[in-house]
Amino acid sequence: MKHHTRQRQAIIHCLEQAGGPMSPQEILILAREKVEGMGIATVYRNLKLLEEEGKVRELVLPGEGARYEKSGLSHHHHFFCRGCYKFFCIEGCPREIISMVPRGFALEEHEIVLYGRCRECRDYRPDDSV
Amino acid sequence: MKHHTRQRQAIIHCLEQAGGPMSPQEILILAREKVEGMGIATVYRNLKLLEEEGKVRELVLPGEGARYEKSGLSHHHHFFCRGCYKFFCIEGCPREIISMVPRGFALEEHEIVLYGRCRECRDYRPDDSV
DNA sequence: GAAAAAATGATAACTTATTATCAGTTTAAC
DNA sequence: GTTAAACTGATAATAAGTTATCATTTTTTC
Repeated sequence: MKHHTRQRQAIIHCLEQAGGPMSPQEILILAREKVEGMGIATVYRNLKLLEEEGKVRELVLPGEGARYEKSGLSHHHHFFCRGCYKFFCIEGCPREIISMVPRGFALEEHEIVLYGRCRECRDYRPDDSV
Repeated sequence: MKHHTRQRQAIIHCLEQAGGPMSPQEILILAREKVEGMGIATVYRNLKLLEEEGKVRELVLPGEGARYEKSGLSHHHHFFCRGCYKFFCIEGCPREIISMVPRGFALEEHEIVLYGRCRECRDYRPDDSV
């Protein structure tokens, strides 16, 4: 990576504005507001480059494929909204997690994902939903 | 589902013996010890049938594709071993989770996954590992 | 502005997990 | 044992996400 491009800047901007980790598709849609006609391959290419540079972190969360967030954020977890299919970063981390580790097991990391509905989606449900 | 088959019994047996949710591949390998030559399609077919009957539950956990565990287990979480790539059920659940929900969000479910190394894999690392 | 390097968009190719197809086999009821 | 329905194994097909290819465009350096 040597050149600055409008596309790359738009992707970085998306991730900086984001309230949570984003999928490549989400990034594409948002970044297209700045760079009309941007292609999905460009998103993947740049996410990979940014990840190699340590500017972006790939998260593996349940279902929904990989998500990306800018690196350097303090320890946090995520809330997944089943209405809009977005992830939100949330604060806090229960200390009790340590006591859940089975005897003899070595804990390296942990992931907590809450599922439910965000503020906007809480009261709205489309007619065809169960 | 009307007939009892050796294949189906083997799959159920696997899930009952399991210490954690299993992938279709893991089930296949284990079930083949009882039914030589069993095919992967049979595993998928039966998991789906058992799920429809409510005997088995599909879990969506980070990475690694879907896992299955028998239903009716009490609330619990999982530990993923990076040595043997297996999931283990673990006890306990931090109450603090509720305090992590952003104001106005509705919590429906949650998932906690611990990552690290199980007792067997803790001290063993293959030469080629990082 | 010209030239070289880097990046892009479109799309084909690839991956991995899962599902469908189908001829042959097994099960359950008689 | 016969028969019909259910099931199986092998494998082709599918689906979704990601990566590779390549002609063209953009960026940087001079």
